[in-house]
Amino acid sequence: MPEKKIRNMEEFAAVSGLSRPTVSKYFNDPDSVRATTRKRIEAALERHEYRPNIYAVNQNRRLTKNIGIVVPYLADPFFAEIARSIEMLVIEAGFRPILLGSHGDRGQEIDNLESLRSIKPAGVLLAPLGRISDRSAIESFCKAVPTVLFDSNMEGTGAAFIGSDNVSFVDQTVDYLCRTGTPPCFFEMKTPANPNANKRRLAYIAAMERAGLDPQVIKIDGEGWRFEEIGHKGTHDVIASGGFPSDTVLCSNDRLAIGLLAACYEHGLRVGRGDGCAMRVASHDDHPYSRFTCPSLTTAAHDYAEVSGRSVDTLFELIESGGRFDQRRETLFAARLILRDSA
Amino acid sequence: MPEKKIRNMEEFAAVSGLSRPTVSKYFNDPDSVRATTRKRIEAALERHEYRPNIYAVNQNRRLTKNIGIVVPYLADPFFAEIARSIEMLVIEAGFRPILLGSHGDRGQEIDNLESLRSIKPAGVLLAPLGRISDRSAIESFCKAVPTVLFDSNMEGTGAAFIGSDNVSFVDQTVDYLCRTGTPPCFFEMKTPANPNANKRRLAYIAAMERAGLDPQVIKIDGEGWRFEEIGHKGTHDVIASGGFPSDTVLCSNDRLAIGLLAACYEHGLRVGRGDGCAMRVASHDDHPYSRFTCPSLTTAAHDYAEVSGRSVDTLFELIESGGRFDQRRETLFAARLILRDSA
DNA sequence: CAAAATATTTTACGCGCGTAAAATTTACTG
DNA sequence: CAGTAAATTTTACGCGCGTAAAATATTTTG
Repeated sequence: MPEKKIRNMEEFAAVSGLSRPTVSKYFNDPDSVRATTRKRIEAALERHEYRPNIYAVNQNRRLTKNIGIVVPYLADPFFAEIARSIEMLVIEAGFRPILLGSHGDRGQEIDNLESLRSIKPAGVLLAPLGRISDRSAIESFCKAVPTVLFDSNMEGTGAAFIGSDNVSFVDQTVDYLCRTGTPPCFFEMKTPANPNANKRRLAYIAAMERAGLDPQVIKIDGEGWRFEEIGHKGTHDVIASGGFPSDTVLCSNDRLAIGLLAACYEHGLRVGRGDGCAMRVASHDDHPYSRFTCPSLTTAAHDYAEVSGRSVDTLFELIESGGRFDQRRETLFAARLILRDSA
Repeated sequence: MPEKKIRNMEEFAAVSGLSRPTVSKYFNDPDSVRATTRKRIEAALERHEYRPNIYAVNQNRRLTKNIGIVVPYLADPFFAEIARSIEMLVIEAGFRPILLGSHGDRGQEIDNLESLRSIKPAGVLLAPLGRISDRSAIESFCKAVPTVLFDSNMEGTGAAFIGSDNVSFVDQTVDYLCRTGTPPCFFEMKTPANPNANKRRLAYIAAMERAGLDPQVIKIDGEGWRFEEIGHKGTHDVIASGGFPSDTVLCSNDRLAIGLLAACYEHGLRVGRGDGCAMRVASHDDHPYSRFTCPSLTTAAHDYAEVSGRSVDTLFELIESGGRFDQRRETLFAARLILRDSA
């Protein structure tokens, strides 16, 4: 059936025997037209491949159906996966996700927000870089666009924050490690990229003190988002200067732990909880690769599903409330301890 | 200076004392207006924050400035990095990259192309899933949109293909391994997701036969893109059923090798080239994590920069030629051997 | 310096669609 | 079945901008 090509909504309305605005209504919400009308449109749709011009649509709509998703580092499988999960929820809700990665770079983060602003999104889900973020730029963005922060909090910025409860992460790992062996020292970057790291350190200190133990924090050098490399080099440095103060090391996050484990391996330090092991290592995040480290990594897992689900729900609620909440919301989800071979 | 808000190009043209079309010309190409005119516009731009409405612009332009980038799996740091590199080149060229990941899913890949088609991109850089791709859908897309394939070839599809020379990868690893120890067996998935895997197997067999050696291919079970898990389980299975036919294993790709190394570690098999090592392992791709495996992984590296650079250049050339080349082009770049500790 | 050639700007029109208000149809009442 | 309320469709207008053709300014030529 060599039906002639449909060029615009006008022509499509003609072949379905309706007026263009009726068809327009249908595309905005198929249930907003009478059932018989809907059938006619859908019948025509099967014969006449037509899709509304996305630019013309968005030019006139008060609010686009675009949802921006910004994560600090797309090459980190952790963020890639959570972004993926959010994307799917956004699509299910009938919106169009636009995924952008900031590549650990302050300027890129601002560029991303700038770029999002120009496409007039209905809302944005933003996992900020953290410490190095241009705070005032992000704040001004959040004032202009309904924004929900996730993963990494910036106090007072955005209409809501959804994340994991760092205290819950650390309490569980510290408790487990203390119960089953030497109390851990804490391994982290000197200048962490992300506020979660600070919360984790504080939670570690608090947990240790609560147990009447002496907290020991090891801070290693390094800038940026190449955490494995930083953890690797930092571990070499620590070992070179006398070793860890405890045979049990709790890493701030899994990517540091991956570097640490590689360095331990190179030094012939056997990691694990069995006989003949020189040390135990645990961490936080349940990074996708933490199952495949040597040994596999004992860690505290985020509740991916809850964080992404609640983030999306909150954003849609925000959008429906006209872009404002009476009060900023913060939601934290507890961690789940994953026991593997490293501790 | 509380300048009144500029709402559209008309108003902006007014405050700069020009007609709107002149301003329009400027935004399409700043050099297309007289120098004095340009100065006036840029002066006004500093006082009056204004940016053309992206939807209105793209509605009327013959060709948008959008460039689609599709990779098979964004949660794989290898693709995340190459995508990043391509993104930057696209931005430098004054275009707008739209990055999409197919999540190892045939349907998602088609959705991505569908979604790209609706934004009428000037061109698309596509790294197809490979075997499981919906070939006819991709072909029909390539006919409608100027498309350059990269990483994974599909014979005859797209105007060009840019990738790495699998023969060069395998020749180098096989040669090195044979020179320095026992000739390798080849470790791969039974039904590889990606045509590169087939090329690598054939290259391995050819290289071994050329050297008068007996090729040994080990094919493990597993579907999908969770290569580490597949390599891990596959290795356990191989070990349980008597072990590898050679003490030297060449993996089809680094992600399989990561799983293999984890499994070897669990079995207490020491990997490396030193004394007391039970086996050697090498691989292909130089995955970002291959520096941090235990032991660090000897592998053949892609020339990221060349592949991404040439892909982008080729696409722009394609766009300038009106979306067609007289003849389909294929460009392959050689690998670089990276010696680490595993072999 | 006038006229022709060229570069630049303006006029005029249309792109494809959203949406308020008006007109019409359908559903519901008694 | 007439009459009214509610749901639906149509009329009419405008969004913000690209672009060909016409008008004007600038540069070059003789």
